[in-house]
Amino acid sequence: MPKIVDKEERRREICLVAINLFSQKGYDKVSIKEIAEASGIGKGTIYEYFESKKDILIKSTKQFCIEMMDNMFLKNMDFSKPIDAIETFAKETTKMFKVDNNDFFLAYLELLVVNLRNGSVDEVLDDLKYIFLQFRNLLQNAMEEGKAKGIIPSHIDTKKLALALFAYLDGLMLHSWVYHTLGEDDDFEKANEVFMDVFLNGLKK
Amino acid sequence: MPKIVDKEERRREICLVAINLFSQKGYDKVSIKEIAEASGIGKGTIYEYFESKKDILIKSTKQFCIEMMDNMFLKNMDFSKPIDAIETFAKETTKMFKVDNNDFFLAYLELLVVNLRNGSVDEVLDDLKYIFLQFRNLLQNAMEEGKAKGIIPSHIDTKKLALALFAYLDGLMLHSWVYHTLGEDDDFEKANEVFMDVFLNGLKK
Amino acid sequence: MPKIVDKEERRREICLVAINLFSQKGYDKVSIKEIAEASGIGKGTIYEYFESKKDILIKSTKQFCIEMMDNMFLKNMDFSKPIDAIETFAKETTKMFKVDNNDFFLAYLELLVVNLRNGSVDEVLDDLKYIFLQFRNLLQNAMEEGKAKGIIPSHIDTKKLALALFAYLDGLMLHSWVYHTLGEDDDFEKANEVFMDVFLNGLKK
Amino acid sequence: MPKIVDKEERRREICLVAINLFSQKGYDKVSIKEIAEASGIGKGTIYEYFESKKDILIKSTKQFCIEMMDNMFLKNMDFSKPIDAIETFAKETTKMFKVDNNDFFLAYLELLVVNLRNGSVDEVLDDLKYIFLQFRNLLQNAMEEGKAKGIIPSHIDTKKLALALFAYLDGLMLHSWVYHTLGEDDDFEKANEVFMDVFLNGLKK
DNA sequence: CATGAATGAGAGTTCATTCAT
DNA sequence: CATGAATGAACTCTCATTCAT
Repeated sequence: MPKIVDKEERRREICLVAINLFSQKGYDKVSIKEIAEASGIGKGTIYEYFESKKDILIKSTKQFCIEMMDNMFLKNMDFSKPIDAIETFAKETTKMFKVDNNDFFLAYLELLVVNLRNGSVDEVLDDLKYIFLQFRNLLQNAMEEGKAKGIIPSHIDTKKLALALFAYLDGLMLHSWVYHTLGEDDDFEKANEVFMDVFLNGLKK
Repeated sequence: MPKIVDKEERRREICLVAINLFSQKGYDKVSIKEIAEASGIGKGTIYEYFESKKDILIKSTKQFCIEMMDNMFLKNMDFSKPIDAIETFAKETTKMFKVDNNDFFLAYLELLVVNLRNGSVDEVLDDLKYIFLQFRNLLQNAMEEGKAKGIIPSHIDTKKLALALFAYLDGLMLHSWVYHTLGEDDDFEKANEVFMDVFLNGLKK
Repeated sequence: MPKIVDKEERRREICLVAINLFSQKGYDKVSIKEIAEASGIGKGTIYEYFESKKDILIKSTKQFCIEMMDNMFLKNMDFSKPIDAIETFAKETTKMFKVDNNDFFLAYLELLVVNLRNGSVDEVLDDLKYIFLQFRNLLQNAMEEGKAKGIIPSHIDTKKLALALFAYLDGLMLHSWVYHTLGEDDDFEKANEVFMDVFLNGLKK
Repeated sequence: MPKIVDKEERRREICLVAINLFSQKGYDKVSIKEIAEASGIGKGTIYEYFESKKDILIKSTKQFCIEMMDNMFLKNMDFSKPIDAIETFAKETTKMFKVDNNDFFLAYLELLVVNLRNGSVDEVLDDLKYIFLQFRNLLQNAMEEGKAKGIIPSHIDTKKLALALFAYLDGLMLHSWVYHTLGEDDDFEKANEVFMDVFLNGLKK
């Protein structure tokens, strides 16, 4: 069934176009016509691939989640050195969101907000949950490894700490975009380094 | 003599209603009719107070900025104990965003994103800049005070650190809302305590 | 009853303002608010003087008709020299519509068209009829006088000729405005002279 | 493949409907909904053919100008007999505006006035200019031919005379409509004959 | 009397969706 | 399959009119 593969691939392409437009203009300000034109297909043809505009959002979000997990640097992380792992994680995350990559964060933020605000379908919500848990677990595991190695004090609540650390990274990306858009660009990679120095210093007893 | 109305006060009330609706449904999904009805006035009457829907956004954002700065707990902070000040600041911020106060963060996020994405009027952008600078300066000043008191090492780049710390707080609020909406409520106040313990521990000496 | 006189006078003033606005922008494009502001009174006060927007049109048209007949040079015409009378009439008419007086013609045209198109009240229609008859009669009388004096051939149908001559004058004013507005100004006074020379030449004997 | 439609032809049809409505009620009193219904299509469909209401006016005016020039009897005029040509021209023009054809003149007047008053796009203004020049030239050429043939005195300013003669014809049409609408119908064809007799008599030395 | 705050009908316009081709 | 012509619901905004003050 080669046709189906093609269809699936086409849908993926349209999703990428849609995500890009959503992130730039906001979901509501993007019209079907616009997505169709940017995808190089006819307006009516969109409905061969998606049931509705909301369906584009759903499938795009799903797509985004999949690719986010796939492309993440996470899989290559070395947990034998937990502190380094955490530092690397933070560094890589902030690197992702330098000027040119604001698009990625905006897409992440828009898809997150639009899906959560209007109450999306369960499948999408589960994907989002999964991402949040995955990231937190990753950080938590690194911290637990640190505990096991005696680098990190055992009294620390690693779940809560991982929760906060992940939040910090998203906050950093949000502010990076805000400052950039306000024309007050600042060096967020450096800010992250300074912050992580203090944080990791505080973590190591 | 016509009916006497405090136009400015009325405008303020409508702004509060609008901000609330914007935060719940997103600016684009809120209709003028909706704002009018929620304000208990007629559709046409809105245009006695605002020039256009965009003008509602602008005036609402301005209102929000003013009230945010006014109502902030900041003014009562005691900088003679810088470390405590920072801790208090973080604690108060997270307290603001417990379940019931998610509205506030959502409003903040929506107004921020909508104004920045579409490129709002300069006056609004200046207000937003001011808020970001104000918060960062506050944290930076506390840190500098810590340096002066010999509590915080002098080599630390306080501007960058303050930048990151403020971002952390926004990230925490964002995640608090996300978790809550995903039905995965977690104790973000506690998470903040754990995180701040580590952070402040790393900051000292 | 001095109050009533005042009210009547005020109404007249508002009518003049309204006529001016109607002629510049067209009846439908002029709002009550605009008329009120240009008259230096409140929007609601307009309704102390007029029942409705249509009533402003009706009263304004009436006013216009009255003043048109009053101010007309007609009363001073000397019919003892019929040919001269006709020439003077045409000359005076065209003089009225040089650039600065286009306003007058536009008012005349707008009031005429709007009242006729929508079917105004009988009183107004009668006023308009009266004007058309009055002008035609004037010209017809001059021609009859010419016949009596043996200057104009007796076989000429003066009623039809007067009808056409009056129409010619309105056509000239219309075209004067059109050319002016198209930026193709031409000397319509001169054109009238040339035309009347031919016409009066044809009329004689 | 989608439904095949001759967009240009359809646009033309809608223009004809629009022109008709504009002439009857005035541009401002005609709603898009009305045009759509009279065209037998949905309100939204109008916007598949026109960008805006103003665009309908522009395209309708253009259409009107084109068809006016195309359908004009002018092309069949015989200039070898200039006096006859002028007489024929006037006769044909007045014939066009008998009761049933008032629509045509009203359309001409409304499109003229609305475009000129609000300052239309250059293209439309150029079309209108062209019509005025074309008609005047035609009459002027006939007169010049008359001069060359020795029928018309050489001292006559044919440009000015043609200007006035064309204006006369429009004036006649305007008055024909006014009288008709006022319920004072008169025989304007006859009036034109009488007038042209005098005029042409005056012209021939 | 004079006013302008309040209003909703209705305007022009957009757009997700349907469907004949 | 792919398309874009067709559509009406719903949007933002205007304005003649009313009426409490």
